[in-house]
Amino acid sequence: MAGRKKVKLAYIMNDASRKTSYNKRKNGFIKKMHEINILCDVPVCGIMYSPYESQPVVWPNLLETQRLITKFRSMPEAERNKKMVTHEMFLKQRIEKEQEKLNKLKKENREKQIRMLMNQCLTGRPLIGLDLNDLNDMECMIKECVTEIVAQIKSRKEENLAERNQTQVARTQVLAPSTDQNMHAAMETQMFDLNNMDAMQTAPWFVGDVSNQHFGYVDDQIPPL
Amino acid sequence: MAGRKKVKLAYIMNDASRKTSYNKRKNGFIKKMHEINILCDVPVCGIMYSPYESQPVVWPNLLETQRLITKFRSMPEAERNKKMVTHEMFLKQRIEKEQEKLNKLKKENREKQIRMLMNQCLTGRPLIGLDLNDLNDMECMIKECVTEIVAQIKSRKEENLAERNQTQVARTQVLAPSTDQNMHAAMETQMFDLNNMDAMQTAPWFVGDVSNQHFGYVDDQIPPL
DNA sequence: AGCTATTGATAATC
DNA sequence: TGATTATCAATAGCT
Repeated sequence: MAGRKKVKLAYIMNDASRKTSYNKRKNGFIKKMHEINILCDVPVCGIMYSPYESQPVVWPNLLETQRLITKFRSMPEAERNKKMVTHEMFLKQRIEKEQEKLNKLKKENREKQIRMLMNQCLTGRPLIGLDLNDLNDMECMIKECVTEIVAQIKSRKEENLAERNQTQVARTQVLAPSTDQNMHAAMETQMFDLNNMDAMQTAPWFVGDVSNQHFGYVDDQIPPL
Repeated sequence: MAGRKKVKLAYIMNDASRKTSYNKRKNGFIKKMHEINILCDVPVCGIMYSPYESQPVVWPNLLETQRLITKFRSMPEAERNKKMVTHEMFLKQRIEKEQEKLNKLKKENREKQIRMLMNQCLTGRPLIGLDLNDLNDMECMIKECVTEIVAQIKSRKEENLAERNQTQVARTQVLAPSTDQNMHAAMETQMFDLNNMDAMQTAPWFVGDVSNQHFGYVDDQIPPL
């Protein structure tokens, strides 16, 4: 009945929620320390000073905590600062990671957009009114597809050469690949006679009743990448 | 393709796995500290000394860590020990929790067993060969069911009294409740004429072709609980 | 305090 | 080392 929402990493304004959250997370935190300690046999300690408890949380106990901090302080300063994980470093890394994630998502989004646009074109939308950026990206994507196909063909041709005995390769007929799935499936299928690579350049990428609009590059020379 | 297994809380023997686990958990651990700090505005610090790193992990930084431990040491001893969370306390609580969980599961298991047995009885298994414990638990469970039913009837009868105008209550016919679902559904349905509670005690709990075996208590006086 | 739907963490694997 | 994914684990919002 009651799930959970995605929580933003920010100070929880509601007092009750904040306290509840603290208590739950305190337990989770201690459990994590315990697990690292047991699973990896690594000495760990932690301290928390909450306004919700009259006493601080010291884990696993004061002695161990003091032992660890003393051990740390007794190191030469140069050693200490070499690989030490500080708040600042952590934040930096975190921002970097989020940035990367965002970029990846953006890229994926853009790719989907272009895919959609391409499909529209394949089903009759004229290229005339399109945005220049979109056209550029579409060109880029198509080039990539073609490169992939060429590579595929090359590798399969080599395979074929290896087993010359069966020169007779079935010619697969290509039907209107009007959806992403079809496009993809078609690309992964043996679309062409492997012994006649040139055929590819005039292959029927699209067969349908929208022949008034042909699809970029298909009839042109494939640019070398 | 690759999921994860449930991991036992014990020293990881495999060196590579242990190191990997440590590195992942270190990051998770630090993230947790950061979250508690931000979400609840509670000062936190932590130290880890792993054999996998030349330097220890001190979070958020040495100064804050020292500040917290100093603050702690400056408290009167009595205060310190009052509510301090130590390793031992944590373990004790943990064991308690696991114990409770286990008991709950055991109880649920037992209940399912008895339910199954009861269904077997309802479909013809003679009571003669049954284990005494099973019989006892079955009796207990049936009593509980009956109590619930009585309570239901009572509350509905009161409801009915409230709206006396419609004294005409439909009489629902009960068909063989041979499965858990049926049993349950039947119990939640108006099985009896609410104005004739006594009818319940001779109600046809089971109607079928296994009438050579009637089901405990059904025809007997319901014991008061 | 106990429950459940979700999010989050992470063991395995590549 | 880093990415991926199937699972397990933590926990936010309710009651």
